[in-house]
Amino acid sequence: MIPEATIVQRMDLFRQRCRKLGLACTHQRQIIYRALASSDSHPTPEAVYEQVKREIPAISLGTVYKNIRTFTEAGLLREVNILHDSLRLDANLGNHHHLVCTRCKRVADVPHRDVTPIRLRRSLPRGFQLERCSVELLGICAECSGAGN
Amino acid sequence: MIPEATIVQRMDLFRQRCRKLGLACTHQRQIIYRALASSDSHPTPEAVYEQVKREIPAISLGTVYKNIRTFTEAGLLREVNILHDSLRLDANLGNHHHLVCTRCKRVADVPHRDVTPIRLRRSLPRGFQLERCSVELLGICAECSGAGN
DNA sequence: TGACAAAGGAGAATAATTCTCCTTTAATAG
DNA sequence: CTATTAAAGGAGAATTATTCTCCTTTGTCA
Repeated sequence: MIPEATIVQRMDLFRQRCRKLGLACTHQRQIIYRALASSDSHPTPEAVYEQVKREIPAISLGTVYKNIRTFTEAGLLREVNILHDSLRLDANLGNHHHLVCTRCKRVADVPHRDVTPIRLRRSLPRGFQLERCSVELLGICAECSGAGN
Repeated sequence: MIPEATIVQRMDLFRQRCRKLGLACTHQRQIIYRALASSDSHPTPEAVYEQVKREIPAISLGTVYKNIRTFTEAGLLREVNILHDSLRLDANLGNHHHLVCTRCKRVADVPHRDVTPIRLRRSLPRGFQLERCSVELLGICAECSGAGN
């Protein structure tokens, strides 16, 4: 559950940013963003669509996708899984981490020993069986930033 | 580049595991697995297919997908992006980590302060601009393990 | 309030992945 | 070493997730 105050705060930020970016603050956009801002379940676009339909039954799935993309590009939203476009495989079964370029989606291995050990300061939810923990170092690779792009 | 010795070692493990699991060690499977075991670029199924086609031009893309899945289920392979099936969104722009159930794909937030700070013991490749680093705590959630499943 | 660019809706198009169904092959018992 | 058979492979259809196109509607700002 997200506290009401946080939602209000996020909606305010949303409207401000829309203003700054010259994005029209349409009814649809506000409802879509509120669906996202009031969820902590990291919903899929489809789930957002279902939620939004309760308020705007005529909403189009395409509109939801289009705005999710717009919001993400504007930095109003984050993708939990940057590499979701297509499956990426790893035959290295040892413990290691990943360096990920958010632009070109290249992934490089980072040996386990190159990162300080991860420890938890609070126990995990009851019953969760932790198997491994992997660090994603996200940024822009030399090629991508070098390209002036 | 993966050292030849590592590739050989991985191929041995592969054949042993196939034996144990009752998986036929077909020509196609060996070539597919070798393509994976000799790459450190975390290829997509499509890329594996292209690679394998050099040796087996008649290979079918379906076969590549089928085996990638088989290998993954057998623990011979890992998915870099467990959540690749579909986009997952996050309107929480603050620094935080994720607890991910590898079975049901549920994602929960873990506050930044609940994990010891991540520090690098070796510098990143030249020119890589680190933006943030996020920890994925992977395991099985209470519901999924409770289900006896 | 009107003009216009930006946004929305419907559905087609594309991309990634899985499925179906028939043929071929690896494993193994004799 | 061969015959049997279940498992695996191939081709292409089907499904799912996502994007695009094209026309209509609506915020925004003068």
